[in-house]
Amino acid sequence: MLPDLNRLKVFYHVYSLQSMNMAAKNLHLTQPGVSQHIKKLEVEIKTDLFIRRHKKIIPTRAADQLFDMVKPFIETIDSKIKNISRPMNQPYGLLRIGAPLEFGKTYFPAICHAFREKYNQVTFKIKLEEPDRLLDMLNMGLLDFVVIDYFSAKDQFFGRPEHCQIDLLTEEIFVLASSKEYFENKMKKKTSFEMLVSMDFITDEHEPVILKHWFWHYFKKSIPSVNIIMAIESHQALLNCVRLGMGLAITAEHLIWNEIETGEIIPIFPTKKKVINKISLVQLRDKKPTLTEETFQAFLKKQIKAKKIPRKPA
Amino acid sequence: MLPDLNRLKVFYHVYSLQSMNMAAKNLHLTQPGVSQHIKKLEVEIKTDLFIRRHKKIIPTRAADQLFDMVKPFIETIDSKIKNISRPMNQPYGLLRIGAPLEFGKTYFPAICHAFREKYNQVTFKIKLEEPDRLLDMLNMGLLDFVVIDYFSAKDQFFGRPEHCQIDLLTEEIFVLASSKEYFENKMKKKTSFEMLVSMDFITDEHEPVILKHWFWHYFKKSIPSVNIIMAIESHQALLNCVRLGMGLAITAEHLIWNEIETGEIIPIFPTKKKVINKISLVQLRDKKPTLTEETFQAFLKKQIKAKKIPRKPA
DNA sequence: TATATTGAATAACTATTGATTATGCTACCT
DNA sequence: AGGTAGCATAATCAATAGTTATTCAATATA
Repeated sequence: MLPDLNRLKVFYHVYSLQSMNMAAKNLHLTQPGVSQHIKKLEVEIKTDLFIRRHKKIIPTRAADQLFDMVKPFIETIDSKIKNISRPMNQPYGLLRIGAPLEFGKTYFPAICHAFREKYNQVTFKIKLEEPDRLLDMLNMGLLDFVVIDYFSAKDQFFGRPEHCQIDLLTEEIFVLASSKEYFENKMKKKTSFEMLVSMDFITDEHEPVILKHWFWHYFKKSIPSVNIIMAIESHQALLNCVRLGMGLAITAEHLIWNEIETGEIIPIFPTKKKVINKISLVQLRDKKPTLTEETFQAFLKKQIKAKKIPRKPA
Repeated sequence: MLPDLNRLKVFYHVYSLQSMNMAAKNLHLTQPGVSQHIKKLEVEIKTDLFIRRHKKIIPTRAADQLFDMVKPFIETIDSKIKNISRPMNQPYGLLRIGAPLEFGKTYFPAICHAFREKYNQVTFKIKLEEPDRLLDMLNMGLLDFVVIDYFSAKDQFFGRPEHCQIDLLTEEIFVLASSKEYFENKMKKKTSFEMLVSMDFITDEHEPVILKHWFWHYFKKSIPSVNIIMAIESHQALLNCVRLGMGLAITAEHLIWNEIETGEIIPIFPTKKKVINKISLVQLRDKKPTLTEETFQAFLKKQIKAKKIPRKPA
């Protein structure tokens, strides 16, 4: 049975100083207190630790052994704990961050690289997943914080919002994109509900929900099913499909700014009120962020603001 | 400041089980008890260790770190302490033994070697010194037990006999040895006090005291000074000096049995009552010997008895 | 929608333990 | 002898650890 660990601390001092009196002073207690501690420890481990002699104590072999095993622990633990409770004033260590697939792929490499040029003690573990998976992992304590995107409608937020602190990082506009040819030939430039639901659609797999949301947003009607002719994991591929005129797909406006300018791709906005996708930083409300987390988050926000992500057209 | 170490034990269980309830059962306490321990630990190290959620607790990064540092200690200490308090049923480890120069040199190599053939986990550190130095080291806890020789007169025992447990191992007879030539030519075969004090003496350095004792034993007279013509550290050398007829020296009778038989060396006994040198095993009275010590001591006694050390002539 | 259940937090109480003072012991030193 | 230093012991008091009872919040279940 494990002895009272606090007595081991007392023992450590008594042994190192070879004196109960000294140990008492060191530990800010009185000599009888120390004496009793040692005695009880001896009873607990059923072994004598010191032979008591006039004005001195002689450690036994058992004491030698006990000291050898206790010493490294006692001597390191306080400094180590100081590092936990009062982390160094430099960010360091592993940051476990979750991010949406597109956003993470596009922006995190550059941002993390820039951050590490300033704080080279920080390492990253970036998890690219869907928002609800990320929120789950956040709730399990597997991630320090996550970046998620969710539509402006509040009910789309799957997590347990009451536990989460959400900071808006930036917004992007979701558009239904069509190639110029497709828009002119297949749709005859019409954007009515009836026309739209009969078209061909391309999604990047995981979220046909975004399509439904788009329709609901503009027409306040549920669509039971749409004609998804292709679901492909890569958003790059999805855009290529649109360019080829395979059909319609929802994407972020800023990803196709140039092609909208040149008129190669047509963004379809049935009404003025656009679908906004909010990209936000989410962390557990009742966990106070570490210095490293705070620093990175501030850096992230600054970068996004400075670089105007998503970029406005010139 | 070092936290209450016992709380670390509680923390260890809570973290490993990811549950306060389970930890409570494991530690034989109730759930609120564990809950309070963790809370106090968090205050002590000024860091949250768990985020409390419904029916589960989520360890923070700080908890991860704390666990990593506490785990090896907690997991090893109890097994290690078991080895201290209830040593294995096999003798093992280092035996630190003190022995008189002659006795140690002559008998310990063979005895230790034989012992190690049976118990190969035992190692030795043999200190060959004068009795009072050995007893000092015993009292300082630097030796586990010592073998010393002391004359039959009790007042020769220098140590603090009240602290020591003394077991007689064997006895040897001290003789004043002379070569046949020296005895016949220089001493004219006389062994009177007057004749003896005027002779040349050889000692093995450290103990002219033995000479004084010898005179006191046989003549009840103090000798202020004797003519020590040679003091040499090696007892072998001392005997050679005697053989060469340089003078008289005190030695153990059994070392010169053969030469006494052949008449080459004359043992001088002024009276019948011989000077007995007791070879004893001494250990601290209030230290209970370990299994290893006990085993070796028993072995030592058996060897000395079996081999009849010192050997009687055939 | 109510109800039960589970795991943790909190409060209040009690039993244990820890720390203190006072005292005694013993070897050692003048 | 008398004084002293270091530890042990006893008695007391304070602190704290552990208990029961209760509350709370999020699930699961009817």
